[in-house]
Amino acid sequence: MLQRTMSIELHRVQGKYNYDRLADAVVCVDKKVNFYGIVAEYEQPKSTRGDDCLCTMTVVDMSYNTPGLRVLYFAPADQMPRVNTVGDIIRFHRIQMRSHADAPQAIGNPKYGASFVLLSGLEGDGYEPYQKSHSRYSVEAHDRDIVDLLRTWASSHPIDTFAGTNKYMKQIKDINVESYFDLCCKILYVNEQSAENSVIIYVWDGTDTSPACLNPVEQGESDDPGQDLWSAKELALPVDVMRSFPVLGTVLPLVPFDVAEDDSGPQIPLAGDWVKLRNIGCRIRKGLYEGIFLHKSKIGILSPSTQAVQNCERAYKERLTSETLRLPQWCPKPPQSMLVTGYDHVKVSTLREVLTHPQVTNKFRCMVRVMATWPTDVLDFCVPLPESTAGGKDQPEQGAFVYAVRFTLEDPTGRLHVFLYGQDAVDFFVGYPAVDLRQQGDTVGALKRKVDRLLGVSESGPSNPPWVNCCLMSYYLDKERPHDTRRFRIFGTRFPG
DNA sequence: TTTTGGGG
Repeated sequence: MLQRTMSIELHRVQGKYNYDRLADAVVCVDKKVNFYGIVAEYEQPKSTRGDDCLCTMTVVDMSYNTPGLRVLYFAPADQMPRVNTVGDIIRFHRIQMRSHADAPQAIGNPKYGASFVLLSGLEGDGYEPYQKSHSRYSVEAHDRDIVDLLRTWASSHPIDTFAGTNKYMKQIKDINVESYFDLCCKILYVNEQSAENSVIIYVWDGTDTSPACLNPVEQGESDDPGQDLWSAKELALPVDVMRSFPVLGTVLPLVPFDVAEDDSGPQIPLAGDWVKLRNIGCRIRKGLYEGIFLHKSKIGILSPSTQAVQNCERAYKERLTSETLRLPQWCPKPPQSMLVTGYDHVKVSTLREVLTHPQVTNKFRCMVRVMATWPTDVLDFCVPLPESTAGGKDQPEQGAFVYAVRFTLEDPTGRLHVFLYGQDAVDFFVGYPAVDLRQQGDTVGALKRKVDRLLGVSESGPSNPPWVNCCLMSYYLDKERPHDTRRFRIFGTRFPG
């Protein structure tokens, strides 16, 4: 009914311009046409190898709503259509119809006469464009009729029916370095402090990346694997920034995000926006996933009402409410741990919750993987007790040694250095008190077997640490500066066997 | 008038 009405309207043209329905436009290959469309997908402008920028979009109307018509618009950066929201209405004049890969497409270029106006797709929002490519434009009676028809139709056709998921779409939990993919995700943080003209954006969809291995090439490159490769700095965003993040789910950095500047400023997505990243890749650096924004990648806007966004938010809310779903998604269920704590009834916290806890001193239970130890050699796990506690210089106390070890812990939300020290370590290693390990070969062998199990060391292939639960306690070194001198240590955790 | 890029 509406289709017929629009058809009648379109052919009863009184104004200067004749507008085609999209179904009619797509058969006009190699001709220039005028049409109205609802923007179902829109990707931000990006630079090309040529002089112009390019932005792409998919437009639909009631005559042509699946899969819609792809539009490519070439123009200088300051003449790009800047679509506010999926669902807005765009009008093109003198846009060239073409065929590519057996599908119709429209190519617009103001150099060859193309123009556009953009206006809201909501009923009752008036007829004043919020952006126009030229200062002279007209909105006649029949333009208002077409806008009304499109708005009415769109109000009963949610945008999801236009821009659903596709075969390239992945969740963060399923990404791997072998393929390119699309991601529907929320921008949590935009770091503009990094290199000039480049920013790092941090994205999230509520799911957890799979455990990553260290790249053997990187291992070879590192001078000091224990200290450098497992640096906790890689994830060290300011605590107040991390505190604004959701407590579950991996936050994926996206690098490098090249910024196309123009007169209206750089086109950087804003924190809080949901976007569809198109055709991005990923890699593993220092054991952590990074998204890679390639020259073929694009960033598309998403309405928060989109089904894909709603699905992310619903799944995340469900994760929050369930003890089991809160656990890392790649951790076996029910969880098995070679470490035993005396606090298995205590709720499991993510490392992000640990890192952002408002109180400096607190206790937690975490489900983590032990990625590395420092020292790396078990032989160096015990050190002589400091003299002040070990007795006089002239009479060193027999066996006055103490464990002093640092573990690098990881879960999908973060990486954390924790200390295993003193009596907590004696309890942890069960049956192996601190000794001068250079004098105790049997103890060294037993400890090494335990540590290798903890690190998931295997004869063939890279280490794959198992998931373990452990108790952590935060404390400070300097009472005057508790936040700046906060440290973490393992307590109440045993490694029997 | 028709390069750029177009889900590589």
